Amino acid sequence: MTQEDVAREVGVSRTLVSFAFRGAPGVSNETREAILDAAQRLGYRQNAAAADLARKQPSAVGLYLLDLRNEVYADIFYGVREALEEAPNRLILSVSPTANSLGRAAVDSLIEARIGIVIAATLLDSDADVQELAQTVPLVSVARRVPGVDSVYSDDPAGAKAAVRHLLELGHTRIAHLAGPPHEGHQGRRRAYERMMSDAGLPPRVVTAEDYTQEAAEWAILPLLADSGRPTAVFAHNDVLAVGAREAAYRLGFAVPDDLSLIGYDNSRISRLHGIGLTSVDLHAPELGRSAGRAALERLANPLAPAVDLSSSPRLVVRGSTAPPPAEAQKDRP
Amino acid sequence: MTQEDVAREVGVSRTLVSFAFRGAPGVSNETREAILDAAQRLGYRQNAAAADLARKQPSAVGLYLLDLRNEVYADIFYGVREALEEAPNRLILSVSPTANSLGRAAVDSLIEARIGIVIAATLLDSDADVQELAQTVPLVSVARRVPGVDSVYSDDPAGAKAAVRHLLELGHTRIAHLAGPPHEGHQGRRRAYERMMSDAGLPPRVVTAEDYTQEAAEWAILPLLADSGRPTAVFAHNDVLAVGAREAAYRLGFAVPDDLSLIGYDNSRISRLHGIGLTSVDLHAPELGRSAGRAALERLANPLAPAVDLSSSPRLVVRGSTAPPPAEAQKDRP
DNA sequence: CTGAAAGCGCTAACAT
DNA sequence: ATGTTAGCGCTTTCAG
Repeated sequence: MTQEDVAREVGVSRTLVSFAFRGAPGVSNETREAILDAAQRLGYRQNAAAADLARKQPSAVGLYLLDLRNEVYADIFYGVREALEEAPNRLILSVSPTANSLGRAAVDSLIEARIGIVIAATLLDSDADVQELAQTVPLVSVARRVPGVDSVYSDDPAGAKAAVRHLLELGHTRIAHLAGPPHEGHQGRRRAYERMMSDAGLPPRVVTAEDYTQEAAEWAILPLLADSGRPTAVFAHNDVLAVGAREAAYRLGFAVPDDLSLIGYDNSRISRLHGIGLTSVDLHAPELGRSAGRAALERLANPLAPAVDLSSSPRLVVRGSTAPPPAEAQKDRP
Repeated sequence: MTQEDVAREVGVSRTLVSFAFRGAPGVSNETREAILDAAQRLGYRQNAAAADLARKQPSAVGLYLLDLRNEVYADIFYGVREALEEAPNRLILSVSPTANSLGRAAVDSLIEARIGIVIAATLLDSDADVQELAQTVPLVSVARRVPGVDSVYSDDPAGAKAAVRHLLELGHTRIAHLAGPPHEGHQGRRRAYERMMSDAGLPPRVVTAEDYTQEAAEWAILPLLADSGRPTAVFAHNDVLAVGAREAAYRLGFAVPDDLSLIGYDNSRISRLHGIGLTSVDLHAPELGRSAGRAALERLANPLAPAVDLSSSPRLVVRGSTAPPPAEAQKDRP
């Protein structure tokens, strides 16, 4: 079923059919309707691949997501799609093989699908690699700032500081940080934590999850919590890891927040559930997605504009997972 | 950057480059390596759209997902991808606009992307519409049986029966069902519930969420729970809805399972969390995804084979959200 | 083993 | 307003 068939059915040339479909001028309303009608009747669907090929200017937007099991990426996805709603650009998804993969391969597959631009959330590759990637194809980095590359992100150090400050104000001194894998560009939360701790004259304690899964978080934090000098509070890199820490705590018989205060990051839906009530830093993922979508559209329209650098402010949302440290821990205080 | 460029670089014809890339026979190892090498050097990437166009036989598989905020679809996605891992077929994703949309539009967009087959999880359209859709493009229905169409699904009536039976055995008599929107092909759980209730001589009580979101579930069930003759147990269509019911219960000051027993469906990760511990029916979503992926590959290889009808057995996973009805409710028992 | 040539379905000048 | 024509990048006969 091609435009040819439709043209024959209506008795016009193939060009007219093409014009009619793109709403291009130069077709009488009468013919246009006849064409659309016939297409409908024949069940004709455009071949987007062929159209892109002929157009020479790929207009599709590729969206790379690190992990479908972390709801923050769903938020970003829906945000991006909202931004593209009015635009004619198709949205093509690519999901990372694991929650700890570099984005190169996935972005490559997007390139093979001939997208005009890729929105990436989030790239674990080094700054240099991302910059090189951005040389190959227009790229918008979401939730991470990469110098010289369009970036739409939240101020991670500010969010982390607010989280740690909250813990300090509650009276905690033994505060640990549950970090993700140490990839460049994703150290802002950890660094801000370390800075805050050292400013407070407190020893930092960082534990690293092997990837961004709940299971990895459980494994990583279990020994720390089992230790006698265990922390009274944990600030996790994100909600998925925080939930992992929470599971580990309960497995060891500790309660949150009675024995352990917990802060996550992303303010995802899970953090809002009764009985979980995770204090979390909201980076406004849907808005991040919308901004990224808009940025992509602008970049497509104006390839030579200077790189966008769009930072937003996160917000600490206090819920029931944080409380003053337990009494027996208080005696250790200076 | 095209095959032409690579050919020129190596000093061979374009055809050779094409052959080399597809691993087709007829290229000496020497030339092949030289070609792959040059391609690498030049940063050449295949144009999948053009290749598909020329090949005339689209090999990509399109995967339609109803809702990215329901983790069961992530499970299905990863399952499908696992099944396609070895295959050369690309996987293209399409996500429903809302958690209550018919799949037609999304599948249409997949068709425009010229996929060879679509795997749909889950279609809310009527059986007739799905059958018509399957006429247009090869289709594998996941988690729903559609007569005459390749279907990979779990035995919903069996799962629902096990859930209701569990509740009955605990001594509940006022058991409500929280259903999703009443779309054809998604009534198996509700019907089995009704059957079980009537077999037990108990009045069924069905409440319907407007879509498959947690929020809709909360809205739907709130009046029921606020009622004086409220149920002592709720069997929800899936975990997302069950979590909505749980939120509604706590908002009204009821505890699960002390005041209200709750059963979900899907056994998604959220149901396994400490403090949620939702009794749930496991339909083995990852395996469903893998089976669907394999079925799609087989259909592609053998377009004329009779429709696949692959049913699997769900399993009730009992956790802490179900318990005997509260004492004050016992007095109402016959 | 290599190359020439046709054509996939569509767009976009360029005619008429 | 409508038709002609030349590609887009690739695969695939068919001849060397």
